Amino acid sequence: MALAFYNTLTRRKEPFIPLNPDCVGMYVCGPTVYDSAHIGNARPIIVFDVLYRLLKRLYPAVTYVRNITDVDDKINARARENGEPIAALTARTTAQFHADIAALNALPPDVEPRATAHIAQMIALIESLIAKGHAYAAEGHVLFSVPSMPDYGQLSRRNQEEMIAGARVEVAPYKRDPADFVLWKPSTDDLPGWDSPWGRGRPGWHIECSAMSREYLGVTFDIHGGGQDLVFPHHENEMAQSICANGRPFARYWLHNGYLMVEGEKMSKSLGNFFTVRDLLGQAPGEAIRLAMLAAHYHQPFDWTADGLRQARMGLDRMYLALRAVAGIPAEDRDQVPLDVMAALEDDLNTPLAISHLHEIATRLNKAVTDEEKAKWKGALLASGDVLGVLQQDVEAWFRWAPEGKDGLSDAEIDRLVAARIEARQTRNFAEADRIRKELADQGIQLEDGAGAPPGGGGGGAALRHWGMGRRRVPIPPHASFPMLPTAPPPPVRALSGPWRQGCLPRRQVPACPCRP
RNA sequence: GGCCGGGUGGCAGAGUGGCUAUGCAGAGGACUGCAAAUCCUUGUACGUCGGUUCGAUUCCGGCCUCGGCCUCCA
Repeated sequence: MALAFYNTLTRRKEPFIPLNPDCVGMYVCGPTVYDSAHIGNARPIIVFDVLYRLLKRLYPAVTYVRNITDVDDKINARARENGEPIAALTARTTAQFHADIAALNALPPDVEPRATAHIAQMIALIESLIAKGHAYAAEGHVLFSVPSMPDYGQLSRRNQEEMIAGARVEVAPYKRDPADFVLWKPSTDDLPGWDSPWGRGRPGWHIECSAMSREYLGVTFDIHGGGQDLVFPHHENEMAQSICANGRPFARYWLHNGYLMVEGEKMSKSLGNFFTVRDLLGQAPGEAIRLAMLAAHYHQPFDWTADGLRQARMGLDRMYLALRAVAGIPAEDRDQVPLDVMAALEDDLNTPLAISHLHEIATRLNKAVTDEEKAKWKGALLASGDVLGVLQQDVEAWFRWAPEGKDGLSDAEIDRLVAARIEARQTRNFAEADRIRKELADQGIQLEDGAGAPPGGGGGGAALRHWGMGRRRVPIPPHASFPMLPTAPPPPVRALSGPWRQGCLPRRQVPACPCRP
């Protein structure tokens, strides 16, 4: 099946034909670094990470650019509240963002440019817009002239009358047209600012993405992604700026993930259903959070629930159990993603369908009798996990996950109890055996009696052996107690899988790629 | 008000003009000292009213309902 996406620009699902099949370019709006990432922020990160993984399998090279917005009035306001220097706030928040999403198995983008490192490019873009009659300076501001672009509004499908009718903000006096938006605004001495032809100031919200996408992907590139809430005004304006400045088309495929709700309600701090990624990482493994997020199609609205997280975790339990049962058998075709999984993902990133195929593969793996079959389905499951970004960890590590501060019994204690239970079973003292099992269960250790020898040797009597340490499952608290473990400290995040680039790379360090200008 | 996207079985969630989604939960069975896990079998679906059609959950229209966005900011 050919790769196809629902393109917001055309409101249709279209076959994906890259500008240059040797290198696909992809830009996704990244975070404004003033606060911890919440689950609403995590959705585009995870969705477009799957897209990135998919594209990397389909094309020889992909350049994935995801910006860091480190100049913004929200940042200024937060720094003032905290009494913290802006640079410290943005650096701290950026580092936490990286750690959080690495725990969700999000791969680092190829380029992660910071807005403050691209002010010169933004100024150049604005000058070009002024020169072409698409922007004007007024009272220290520079504004984009919406009437100068007859096609304005194509992405969000709205016309200017509608926007004026719906405007809920007073129109600034320096605007020639109510729809005009800010490219550059003046900064007072206490605010971040850069010298410009229009005096000391700072960029408007939209211009950074126009400048940075052009810098790293060229004026016309393949895919632009982001949350649906960015379609208007951010992406509409970004597109307008870029098209008017460059005189050429901008992004060719616009992909937007649906909005996110929590337990059926809009997420908000006032409703008490606001969760950061870090909160959730204290309650469930990152992969469970990731799979929960992928359980719905990216384009659909997503309702984040404690039960959904629990089900995702159980689903991964099932897959990891299937893998554990074939731990001693090498996987075959480890890198070959099964066709049905690929077909699902190529069809506009249908992750729920892909996940259903993972379950089917797990079933086949469980049913496999011969080593050949086991090797084949093990490889199929692992390869499928790779493209979705799950099943990435050691099987035993998965089952030993525990929330921070809830380590419970030590391995030595568990071994002692397991040995005592084996002895009780051998003497047919089942009451004692069950008591010990319950004791372990109360500590989150689930013992399973298997017929085979435990991995790594050792073990008990015939037909009375246990496997490994048993499964460590710490139950997620029930629905009603959501938010869960609100005071749990942040968990340690695993080592980053690759070097995160600090800020903007000098151009020469960007991976050589034909799609760059 | 305008634009956009939803409403599928107990739950989550795909998909399709007529043929099993998948997982969890439920029921029965195999296995087990008992469990757990695993495997087998199995039940309950497509908001509403019309239209098109031999036939619609699937296409079209109305309605009801849920939600997002409607700028220079917060």
